[in-house]
Amino acid sequence: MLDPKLLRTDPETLRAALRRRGDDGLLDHAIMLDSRRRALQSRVDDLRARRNAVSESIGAILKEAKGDDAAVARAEAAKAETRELKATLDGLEAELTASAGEFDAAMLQIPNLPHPSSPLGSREEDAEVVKVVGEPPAFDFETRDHLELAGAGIDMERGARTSGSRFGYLTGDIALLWMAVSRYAIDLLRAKGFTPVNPPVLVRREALVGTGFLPGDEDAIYAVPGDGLYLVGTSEVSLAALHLGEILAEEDLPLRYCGISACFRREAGAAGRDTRGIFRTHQFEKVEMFSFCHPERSWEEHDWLLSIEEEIAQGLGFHYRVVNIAAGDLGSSAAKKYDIEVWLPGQGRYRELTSCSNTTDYQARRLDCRMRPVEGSLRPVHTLNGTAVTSSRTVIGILETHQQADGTVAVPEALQPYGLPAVLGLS
RNA sequence: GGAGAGGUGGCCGAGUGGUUGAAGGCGGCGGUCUCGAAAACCGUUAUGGGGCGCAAGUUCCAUCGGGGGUUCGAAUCCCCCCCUCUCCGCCA
Repeated sequence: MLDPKLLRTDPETLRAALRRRGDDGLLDHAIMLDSRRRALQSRVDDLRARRNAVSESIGAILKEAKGDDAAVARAEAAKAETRELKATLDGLEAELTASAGEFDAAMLQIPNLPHPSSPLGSREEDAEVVKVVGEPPAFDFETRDHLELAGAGIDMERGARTSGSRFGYLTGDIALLWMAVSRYAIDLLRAKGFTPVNPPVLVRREALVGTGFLPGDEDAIYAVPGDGLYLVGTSEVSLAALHLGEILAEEDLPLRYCGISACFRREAGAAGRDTRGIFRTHQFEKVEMFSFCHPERSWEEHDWLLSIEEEIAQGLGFHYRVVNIAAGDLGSSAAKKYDIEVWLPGQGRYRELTSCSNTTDYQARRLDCRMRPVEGSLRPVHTLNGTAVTSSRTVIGILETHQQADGTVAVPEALQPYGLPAVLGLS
């Protein structure tokens, strides 16, 4: 959520920033609702002040003049006045509640302001290539894609039989490969001070509203209506909600967590896209970085999280590039987002491997997560998130990058300490 | 699933209808004392919103898990919901 005060103090800056996203539609509406809300608030407050004053006088009258008929009569007259005030107030308060509700609803739909360095545009191709690292691996044989390489290790047919399309079984060496990858990432993050967390994956609506996924992405999210819960698409949601409604001490920041969890995505708008293998599935596992950060240090933190993602990509021997996502292609909560796109020999192109966002104070406001500074008053923290590794795309990257002529896969050295042979003889 | 107890400020904890936004303690901040520190003592210390003000500030409103209700007036009484704890039952 944006700082509501900015609607009054600096609407033109807001408008300019939102236009870079191509999404300033709700701004004027919100500004109008805000002034309506405030006008009502004033009237209601004045009436309440009057009611409170009269009401207090009743107490004083009754206390001092027990049995005095004149005093009792004055008290009764005062009661009659407050009853009248109450009738007026009831109507106005209902209007105020409705008006405030409309305002909140509008504010919840306005996305975060993009950072000036987010490129213009609204499509994936509008992203700016920040850097390219390494060279595409060269093969002197016909390359295979991850599904061919994995053989029985990735079983989409049986996955579909059990759960439908876009579900798969990871078995044998592929299951172990994921465990090795995740443990590699967790150890690396732990050494950098992240606290490992195994979070809830079924969450209340508030957690999704707080992270900016709702309202808006209901099509993308699995709901369990009977219990009023939702399955998270990323542990970002549960990790962000970890400090929902809390006040953090300045000296405790940044608080860094790595979430280890399953992720669930309905992939509603993606029918027919990336249907082969485990590139785009309804369920996968992910190790996610999340940081509650001092508001003045979030841009360094963003760069640092990206550098960790790169360290992991390099540790796994990937050829990749880093792109800066266009303003109009950011999710609603990100001010700036870097993706790492890994070169997949099986597809012959760069594909999104990880994502790293600075949501500035946008989520923190919605989550009501604030910092108590050593000096000054409370202010929202900044939150950031980034992918470490996933059981889908990181695993695909390893299989396709390190494939060999005979269809086996050379395990990157970094993973070998985690219970894997040097070569996976899969298919 | 059944029965009971409870949710109060950064934290602990008092408070069953009328200056209670809320005693007391801890913690924090400022000060006295000290070469300095500790201790002791004194003072201070909630959040959100509206109005006025360039600002410091000032004033009003709201907030005692959340939402309704009773009342002139609710932390306090009633109803619903959420959560925590204890016991019983069931079960991975």
